Amino acid sequence: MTGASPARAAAVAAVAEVFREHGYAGASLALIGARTGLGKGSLYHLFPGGKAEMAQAVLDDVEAWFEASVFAPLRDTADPAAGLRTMMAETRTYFRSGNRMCLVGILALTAERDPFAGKIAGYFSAWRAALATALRGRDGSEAVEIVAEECVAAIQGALILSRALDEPDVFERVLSTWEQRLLARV
Amino acid sequence: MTGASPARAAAVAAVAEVFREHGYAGASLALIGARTGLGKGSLYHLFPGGKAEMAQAVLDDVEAWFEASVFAPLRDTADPAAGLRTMMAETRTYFRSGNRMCLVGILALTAERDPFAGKIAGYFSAWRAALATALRGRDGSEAVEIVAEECVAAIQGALILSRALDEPDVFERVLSTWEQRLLARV
DNA sequence: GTCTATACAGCGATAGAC
DNA sequence: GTCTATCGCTGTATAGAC
Repeated sequence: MTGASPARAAAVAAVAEVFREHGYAGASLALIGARTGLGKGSLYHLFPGGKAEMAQAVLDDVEAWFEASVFAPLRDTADPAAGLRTMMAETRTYFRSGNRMCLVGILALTAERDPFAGKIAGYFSAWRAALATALRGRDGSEAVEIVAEECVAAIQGALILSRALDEPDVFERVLSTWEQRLLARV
Repeated sequence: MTGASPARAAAVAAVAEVFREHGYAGASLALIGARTGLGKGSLYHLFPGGKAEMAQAVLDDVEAWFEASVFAPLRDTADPAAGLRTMMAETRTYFRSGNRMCLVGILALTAERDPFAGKIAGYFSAWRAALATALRGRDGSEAVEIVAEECVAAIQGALILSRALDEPDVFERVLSTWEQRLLARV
């Protein structure tokens, strides 16, 4: 069921980077064409629905990352600490230590995001839920949901602040702080 | 030195809302014209430099909010707890309980942000520094800088997550949590 | 499947009447 | 100071050759 052609898969990865750096509105087909190395004809062949379909495709594409780097590790209830450490390490790598924006967060800020809103909310909601489940191990309190959503928010905010200040270290510090905070709870 | 005409001040406020909702790239002159109620001629009369000058103007405009709602309260070293409470309350109001995005954060994500990067970094840096100073009162540890930047990041991330999930309560919860966390330190 | 050529709507910006 | 009209360009999207 991987279905998609290699050409499309490569294009999706390139398109995602353009969205990350320029946002949805700022990602022109000219920029996308330059980044993918494809002409408009090829782009519309791969994505008949145009830019909106590209956004759907990049959102579908991050599912694989979430599953491998977030959901699967956190599902290991036998060793929640290891799962949390893996999630944090993968997150640090994925966002290039704060030099790469979050695609889902970027698309959440798009004014014409209605067609994507469901997927966007779905990812963040699932992230929060998976984190809460991992934390619920020994900590029976209700507060785990709130801690989990605070952690997800902290990661998003750290990316914004790192970029705004041009200080990738901000991202590193926030991630380290949260790793300790989460590990202290399991 | 308030200098600017009332017409320009009103336009700046309206332009800021368009940037908040559509981002810099997505804020077309048509949208800006509709929101301000001004034609292109008037807009270019008020902002000869076009959209870039509008962005500079809206960034200059938030200075007043920062001074009144963040810097001034936090400068009151006699009662840091009151200052923190005021800052949090003003922040809650300003972001309409999570329904209004952060203009500075939005502009930080713009690809063509180089002309604004200094002001953007300046606001976040000053916010972090002011918060750290307020926390340094009784807590002599070095960690206050890290706590302060984590708080600013948390606010930014809470706005993103609230919008992505369409759950303004996320913003309220994160703000409440941080208010308690900061007050416990002074 | 990828390209070039093109349609045409919308973009930011300017000119000039009032 | 605000408007309408218009410029030149770029935007997304399509058509059709190869």
